[in-house]
Amino acid sequence: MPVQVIDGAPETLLPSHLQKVDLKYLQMGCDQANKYFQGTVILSYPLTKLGNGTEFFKIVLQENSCSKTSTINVLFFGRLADDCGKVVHQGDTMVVAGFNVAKSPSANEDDRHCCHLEVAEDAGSTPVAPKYTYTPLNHLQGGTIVNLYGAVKFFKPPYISKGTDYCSVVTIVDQSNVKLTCTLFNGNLDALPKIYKIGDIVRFHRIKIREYNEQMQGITGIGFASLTFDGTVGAPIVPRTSSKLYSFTEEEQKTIEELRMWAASNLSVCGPTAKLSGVQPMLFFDLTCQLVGKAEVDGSSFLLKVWDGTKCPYPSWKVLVEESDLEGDKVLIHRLRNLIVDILVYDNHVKLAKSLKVESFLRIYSLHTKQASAENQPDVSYVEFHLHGGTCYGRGIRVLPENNPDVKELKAFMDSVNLTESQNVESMSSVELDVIVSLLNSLYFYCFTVLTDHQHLDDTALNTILNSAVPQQYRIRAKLRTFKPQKLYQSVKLYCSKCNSLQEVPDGDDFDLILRDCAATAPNPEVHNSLWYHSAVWDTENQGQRKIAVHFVKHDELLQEPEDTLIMVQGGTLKEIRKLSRRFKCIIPVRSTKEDLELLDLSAPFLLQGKIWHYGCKQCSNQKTIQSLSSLAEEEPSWEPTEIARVLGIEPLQYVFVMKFTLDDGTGALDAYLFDYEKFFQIPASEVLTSSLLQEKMEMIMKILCPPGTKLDDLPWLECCIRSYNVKDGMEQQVCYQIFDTMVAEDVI
DNA sequence: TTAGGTTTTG
Repeated sequence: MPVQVIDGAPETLLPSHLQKVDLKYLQMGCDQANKYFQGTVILSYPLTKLGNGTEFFKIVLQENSCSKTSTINVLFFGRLADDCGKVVHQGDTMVVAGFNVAKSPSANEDDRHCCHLEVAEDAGSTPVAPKYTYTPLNHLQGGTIVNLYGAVKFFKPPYISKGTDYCSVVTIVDQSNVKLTCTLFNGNLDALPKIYKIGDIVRFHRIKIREYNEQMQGITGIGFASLTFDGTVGAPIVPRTSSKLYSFTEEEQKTIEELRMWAASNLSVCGPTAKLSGVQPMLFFDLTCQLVGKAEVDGSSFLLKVWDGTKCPYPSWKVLVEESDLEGDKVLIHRLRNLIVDILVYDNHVKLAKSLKVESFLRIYSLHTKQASAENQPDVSYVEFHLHGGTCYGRGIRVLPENNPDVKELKAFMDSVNLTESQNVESMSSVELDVIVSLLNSLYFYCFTVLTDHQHLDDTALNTILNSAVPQQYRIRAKLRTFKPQKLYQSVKLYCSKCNSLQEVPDGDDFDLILRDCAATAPNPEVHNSLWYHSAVWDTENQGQRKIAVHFVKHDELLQEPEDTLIMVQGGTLKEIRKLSRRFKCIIPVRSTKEDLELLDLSAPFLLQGKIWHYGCKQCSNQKTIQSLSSLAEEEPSWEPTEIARVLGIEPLQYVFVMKFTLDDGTGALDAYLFDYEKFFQIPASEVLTSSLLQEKMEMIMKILCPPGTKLDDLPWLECCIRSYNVKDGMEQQVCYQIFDTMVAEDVI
């Protein structure tokens, strides 16, 4: 006869001739045919096979008395072992009859009864275990041990308690609309319910009910076991459990379906989940993500680098750590740098965070996004991600298994992410940048800029400079608290050294308009071909009457190779001129009058050399005829822009960086202007607007000199030469400062 | 034993 699982007290099913035996009277040699033993399963071992292939199952039963030898080993053999192994659980009450009593070989070691019970089916044994009945939550009574079903209304993912165990707090509710908060402890994380979401359905076996603060409370006791199910209506009913052996009936499937339906309309399941792309500052939300890097920051905080395939719409902070402290695939971290966010976890979460495996999928509950801006750059704000200490509101971290539906969806999405789309702007990863800054910063005497002259000067404190007579030159050591403009391309201006005027760099659209205007007038054939240039005219297809004339400047009456040739172009579009500038050394856009070719208005560049457009000062230029160029053509022409400008009577404008640096050395702070053609950044101002590579390089340098989100104390030191000078502003005299003879240190570049 | 739901202030 197989194991019987019955409702209510198992002994009521027993034949009346059977007598209960006490462990203290149990001994070998006595007839056990009319005896039965009843106890609670306090331990069950995994089902195994003996050497001869017989199934074997061992449990420990505890008698409900307090004598010293109140526990006994019970061994099951054959099919009975198999049956018992499937239904018997720790904490169950069990009745065994038809057993043999034999000497326990392990009595000396396990301190249990000196005999053990052997039960095999052929001996007519009929062990019985109680069938599970489930108590509705409105029928709970203190001091009982019950089995429950419920939908999860609230939960704290397992966290390391202050004692020896993991703890998880779970509030469940059922159709009676009564809720029960359960405090579950276990030294084994896997033994706690695997709840991932509000709305999951749980089944608890053998949970203790007691009263606390005038409310019922559930708490783990001996033999507690749980199953967790996805709460989605219609989802497959697959229990999440660490136990390989558990009972599960069709009737229970029905219970789950009913609870799912009930919860769907009675429980607000829509938790605050969000993708990184939907992050809002000042928000608590649950993030499902993959861990790509982790690092210890200090004793009370730990860094997790995660991504979810989407891009956070705000700049997010980067937490500074030593490269050697960062665990994770550096290449991957670099590749994902624009999608990764840094999360700092604090206090009680640190220990769990440390144990997380890189590459694992996580759900981080009640993650806090906080908007902040740096002390030194108040106009630049960024988002910080914090998992604060404590477990309020279910704050915590849970590892999701690979087969979790949300993880599957996340993986599929991550696989489809096109990384090139998100890798704009920065050419260097923030990790690399952070490493450079932290390494160099750790050297107290390291300066991120160096002097190109005046090394003999001693450092002067900024407060001394502020109180000194003007003009003077100084050597200083200070930190770059902030700078303007923050958009670096805005720092490039055009400067006339003759009238000292500064102007914005015209953009391509202005030039395009001028070119279109010129193209409206057809080239005059009378001015084509001369002693010093050869002309060619092309018709444009499908563009009405537009003609393009190109005048190739000759040397010694001969044409030169295109890469050495200056051409004058009339009627071309911006696109065509750009194309020609890739092939020919120099281009001068022209138009034709009745008598001659002439330069365009000085709002347009007078000369294009590769990607560099040269402009002239409208105020200081005194334009000469285009014929003046012939004098240059006679010589061996090198087509230097300054020479071309000179013969054409143009005062050339120079590209410069103009920036305002707020410097602070602790004694005082002052604004100093940086006025630089190329020397300071080692980047020509004339090329930066047309080179994304140079823009990225400049951006990186500024990030190193003035890392966003860094406190003044942690900013790197700069060494500079500055000069003070007076500026007249109407009647007022103003003192200004300018950086000179200084450049960014080579290590930084 | 631990925690016993109800957001840190980094």
